[in-house]
Amino acid sequence: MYKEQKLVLNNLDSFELEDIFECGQCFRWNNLNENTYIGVIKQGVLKVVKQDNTVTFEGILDGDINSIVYEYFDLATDYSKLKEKLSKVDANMRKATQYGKGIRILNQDLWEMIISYIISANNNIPRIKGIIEKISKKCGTQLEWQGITYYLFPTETQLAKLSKEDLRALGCGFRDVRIYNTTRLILDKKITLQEIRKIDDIDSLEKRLLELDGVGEKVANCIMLFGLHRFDTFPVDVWVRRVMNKLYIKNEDETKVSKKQIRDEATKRFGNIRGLAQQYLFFWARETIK
DNA sequence: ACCCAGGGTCGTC
DNA sequence: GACGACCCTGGG
Repeated sequence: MYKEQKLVLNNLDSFELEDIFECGQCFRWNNLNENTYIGVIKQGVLKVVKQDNTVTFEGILDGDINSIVYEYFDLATDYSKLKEKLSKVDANMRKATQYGKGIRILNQDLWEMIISYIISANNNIPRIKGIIEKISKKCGTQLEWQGITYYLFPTETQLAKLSKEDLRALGCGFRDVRIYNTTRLILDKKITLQEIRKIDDIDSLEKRLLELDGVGEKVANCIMLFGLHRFDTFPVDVWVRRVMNKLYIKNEDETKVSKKQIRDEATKRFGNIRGLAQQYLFFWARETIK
C-alpha cells in the first residue's frame, strides 16, 4: 500500500547528492534544485533534500521508508573505510575517491538494471534516461504525488505488453529486439531473477547473464555491480578504458588495449572492491579527462 | 551539410 | 580475436 512518508537523518557519512545521482549508476533521478533530487524507485517516488548535515527523505512509498532508504542508499556499508583502503592503492585513487567522496552504490532493482543497461549499449546518458522515461510512461504503474504524475519502471509482465514496434517507436533503436527477447526469456522462466540472485561465484553469474539477449560483458558487469551490489566485478566502457590506459597501462593507442588486460589490471590493483573503484574512476574521468 | 561519438552487442569471418 | 553494422540524438 502506497503511503506518504518522511524521514530525517543527520550526519550521514559519505553522502553527497550530486556524487550519488550524477556518477552514472542510475537513470531515474532528476535534479530539482541545488540541494534536491527526485527519483522513481521500485517502491515509489522519493525526494531527497540535503541541507548542511541533514538529509530529508520524503515521498509516497509502498513499504516502510526507514528500511527502504537504509537498503537503497546502502547505509550499512562504511564507505569511509573503503575509500581509505582505495586511497592506499596510489595517488590516483586518492584523488578519485576525494573527487567522488560522496558516492554510494545504490541497491537498485535487478530487473530494472537489466533492461536499463541493455538500453545503455552504444548510447549516451541523456538519451538512455529519455528512453527509460518513455518506456515507464507507456506501460509502468502510474503514481501521483503532490500533484505530479510519476511512472514506475514496468514489471516484466507490463513490459511484455509492448511489441518490438512499440519499443522502436519509443526510441530504443536496434535495442528493441534485445529488450523484447530478454523480457520473454525471463517471463517464460528460461532464466529467473531468483535463480540469478542465488549464484555466488562471480564467473558463473556473469556467464548466466550473458545468456540474455543484449547482455555482453560490459552490461553483465553493470548488472552485477548495480543490480546485485557485487563489488567484485569491473565494467569496462570507453571512459574506464580511457582512464585505466592513461593511468596504468599507458598504451599509445587505447583502442588496442584488450578488455581482459584492463580487468586483470583492476583486479591486481583494487582487489575485491574493484567495482567501487570503477565508479570513482568513471565519475572522475568523465569530469576531468577531455 | 557532414561527421563523430555515446556506460556495446551481435553475427560473421 | 578482429571487423563492420546497428537506431538515434546532440554537438562540432
